[in-house]
Amino acid sequence: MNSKYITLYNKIIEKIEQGSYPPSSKLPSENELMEKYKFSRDTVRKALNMLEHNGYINKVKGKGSFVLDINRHKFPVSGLISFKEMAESMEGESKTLVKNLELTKGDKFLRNKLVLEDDEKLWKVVRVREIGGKKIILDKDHFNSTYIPELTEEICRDSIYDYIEKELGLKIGFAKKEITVRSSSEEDIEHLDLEGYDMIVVVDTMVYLQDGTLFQYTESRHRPDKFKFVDFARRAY
Amino acid sequence: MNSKYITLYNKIIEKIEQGSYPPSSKLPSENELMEKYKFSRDTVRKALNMLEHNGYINKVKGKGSFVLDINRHKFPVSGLISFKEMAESMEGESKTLVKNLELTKGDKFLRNKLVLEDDEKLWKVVRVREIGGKKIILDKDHFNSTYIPELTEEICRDSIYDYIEKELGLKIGFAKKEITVRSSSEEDIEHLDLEGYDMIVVVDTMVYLQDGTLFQYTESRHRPDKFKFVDFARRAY
DNA sequence: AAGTGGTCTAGACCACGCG
DNA sequence: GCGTGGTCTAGACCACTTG
Repeated sequence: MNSKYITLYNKIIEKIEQGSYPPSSKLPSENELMEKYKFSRDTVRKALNMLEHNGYINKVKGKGSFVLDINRHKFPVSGLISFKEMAESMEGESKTLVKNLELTKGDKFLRNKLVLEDDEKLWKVVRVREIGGKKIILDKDHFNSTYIPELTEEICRDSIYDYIEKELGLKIGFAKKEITVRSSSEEDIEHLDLEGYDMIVVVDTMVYLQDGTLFQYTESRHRPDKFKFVDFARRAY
Repeated sequence: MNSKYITLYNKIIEKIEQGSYPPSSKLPSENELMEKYKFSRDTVRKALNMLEHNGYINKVKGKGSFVLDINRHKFPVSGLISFKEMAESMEGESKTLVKNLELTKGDKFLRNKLVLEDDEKLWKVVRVREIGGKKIILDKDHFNSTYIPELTEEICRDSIYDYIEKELGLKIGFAKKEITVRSSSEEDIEHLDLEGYDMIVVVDTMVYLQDGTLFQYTESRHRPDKFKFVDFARRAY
């Protein structure tokens, strides 16, 4: 189903994770990979460039491509981190509690954020994320209902993203995140096990579909001691 | 000096910022750009792909490339943000105070972080960043002295990066950042105007040269109310 | 000199959106 | 059907590292 270069990209990641290409080791050269897989050089280069931008390898002119070992972050690099992915990398059982689910007009702020027309509504979902018996994340999601006509408590308890991508067939394009720190609100105190912390890490996320339309705005509120964000970046030209 | 596609990339950014290509408008098609600049399609596509990955445009198959307007973040997208760049986007005068500058062996933790050989030393720089008369950031930089033989207080007050790149000719390759939130330390309280805040946002950064060698480890401590991190990410394949 | 990755080209075919 | 971007190919030349 996928293109050749994505197949090769995934194949090399697999080899890196299995240890066939250990950290600091040199990958086969572009010529060797062309030979091995019978791909053109451009196809091989596309795969290697993706690996480089995603922090798996480092390419050095005249020398070769080398496996990086900083990829210990289980998180996708600068990616869209879902609660499920995050829970897997942390200790203890995880659970999602749906506190609120409604189709509403929303207030001015939200309607403005989601760029809604007068006749459009939005889904408002409030969920508490629990890991190891502690309620540590409060997620307030808002979806443009034009793209998501139906939403149930069960879907919200499971994974909204699975539903959106697999059931509805919507394709995520890109996302913009803003991370700030604020004083905890009444709502935070009510829903979370703050254990004395009076500040909260707020991650505002705007998610866009592949055609560039905004369809989700989420405010994710994290207990500060359980928050961690990892970012890998290559130098902009 | 630069390659064709980087020239084109910069030219288009300029047009976007000038307003010649306003938000939501369609860029000339790949064919038109080929025609206009007499470049091959591949060269044009390289420039457009960079624009896409850096959050300037969105490409839609069958339709065209469209200018995004979420580029209001003055920060380079997921880039290496220097204090200078940050200060420019904030209100008030900015100043850098050098609190400490020494060539030292360092402790186990630091030597381990920087992967130092027994005979290598490191530069330790402690600086306080002041914006609008308030001391809000405490930067603790550590450089492998093999790559940076000399460092003066003046350089530290100005921009260490300018010195590293322009004077020494070292080329930055990539960086990994980790953002966490912790209780403020004695050192934070001593150096910063915390105004009652008892927590601090810690940004740990590892900076690597283009050949993959680690040469800098920095712990940057921010007053929580003055901290903001913006991240733009396209969906990983 | 040989091998490596970086840039550039010209051409082909495909999948998608739209009228 | 036409124009759009996405994939793939083959070949050329360059810049850099290493022996």
